[in-house]
Amino acid sequence: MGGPRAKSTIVYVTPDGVYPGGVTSEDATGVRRRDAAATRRLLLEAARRRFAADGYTAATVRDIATDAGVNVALINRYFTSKEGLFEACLAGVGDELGRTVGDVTLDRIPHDIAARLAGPHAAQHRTQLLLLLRSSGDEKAEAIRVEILRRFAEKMTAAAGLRPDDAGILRAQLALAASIGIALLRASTALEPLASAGQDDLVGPLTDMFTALMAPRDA
Amino acid sequence: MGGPRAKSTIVYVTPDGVYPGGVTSEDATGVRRRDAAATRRLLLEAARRRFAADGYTAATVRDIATDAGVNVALINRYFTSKEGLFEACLAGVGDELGRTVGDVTLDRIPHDIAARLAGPHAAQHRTQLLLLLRSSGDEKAEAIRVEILRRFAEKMTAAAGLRPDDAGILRAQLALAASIGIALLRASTALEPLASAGQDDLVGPLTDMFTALMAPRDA
DNA sequence: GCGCTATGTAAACGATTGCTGACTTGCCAA
DNA sequence: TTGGCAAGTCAGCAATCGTTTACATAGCGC
Repeated sequence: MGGPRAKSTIVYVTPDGVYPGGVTSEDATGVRRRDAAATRRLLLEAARRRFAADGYTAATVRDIATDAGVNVALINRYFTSKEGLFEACLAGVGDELGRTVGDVTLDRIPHDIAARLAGPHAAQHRTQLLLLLRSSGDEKAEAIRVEILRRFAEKMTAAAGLRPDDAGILRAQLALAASIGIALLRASTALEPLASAGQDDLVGPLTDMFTALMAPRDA
Repeated sequence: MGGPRAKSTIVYVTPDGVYPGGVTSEDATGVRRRDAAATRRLLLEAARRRFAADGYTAATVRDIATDAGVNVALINRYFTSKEGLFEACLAGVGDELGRTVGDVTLDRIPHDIAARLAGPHAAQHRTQLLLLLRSSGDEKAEAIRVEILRRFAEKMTAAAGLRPDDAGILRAQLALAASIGIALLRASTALEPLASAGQDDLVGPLTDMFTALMAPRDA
């Protein structure tokens, strides 16, 4: 009690009927109905899912807006265009990846990737990975994506103790490409046993694969 | 002379002007102008390229028809719909893959894949691989694709001498997914050095990767 | 309380999409 | 030579796309 604002059930009454508040941009906590930051967030979340799942072209702004529970026109208001929204999604993923992918060591990479592919938060991580290969044809978006991938591979190169020359970076990029390919095939087809393999099933093969690919070698 | 038909320059004269014949479905040899089989072939080739490069949704029937030098309406005549054309492309790739991917052995797989990714006919092979993960949302197309992938992985399992149980097949499918991922990232981004790595650069890492992933193991 | 501005809504715009029907026209058989 | 039919052309359909515009309204400063 004592809050400055009574948080009783909010209800909108319109000529078309009565429906509960929060359909548009309400936080789960019930605070604030007209909040630009919150709507932006909702749009970004919905867009990320749609772009990752359907691809840039197949994902329509109307679908995204509906998923977010937001009016379509707000996409253009907050992100200028569909491409702007896509770029914002990519930038967001870049930030998260930069923060969450801390300093890893080679022996933890397979387990880490297996967790990203089939772990408890696989859905989010898979969305992140898939976004990285969804192309919009837009130059700016393309540049952002390449930069994210480049940095990601760079980190893996360092983590694996590979020499930071072309050969070493190539190996890290191959590992990254392989991971994304696995994520994509798991997500987009019903290919068994790959599609429903659990984390435990993946760790073994992935360990073999990544250690062979990225274990530092001399000469 | 004495040919049954004078093959002089063919010219169409229409109310809109005069333009040379063969714009539509003429073979390079100059034979036959109105040939349903040839037009089908041209459409399939163009569609395969477009679908692989741009994805199902982004590839428009008008683009495909223009690439093929053929009237748009013929797509619907010969393939019923855009989805029908896509299914026909997938089926074609399935046939080719079934024929060209003969009996391989484990030690030749890395070199073989490296050749497909960066060899002399990389463009065709890459188109084949990319088509396998382009989704149309159509159920029938989805079924065709999964079947192709399933068979492909099955062949790799046998070639590698892996046990045909879930664990073995999973490893083959992982190798397949990794290959496709590499192909996709090479094709869709300017990520260096991966994007322009040659066949020689790829054989080494791929060999490490695939032997570790697919070398038969006991216990 | 009042008015201004940020936020959200509704409706429509032109462009583009896949597709169709009515039509020409080349080509082979009789 | 000439019908008949397959092959190809053309114009336009309805639907959907991304986007814009004009309008309502909530919420905060005064």
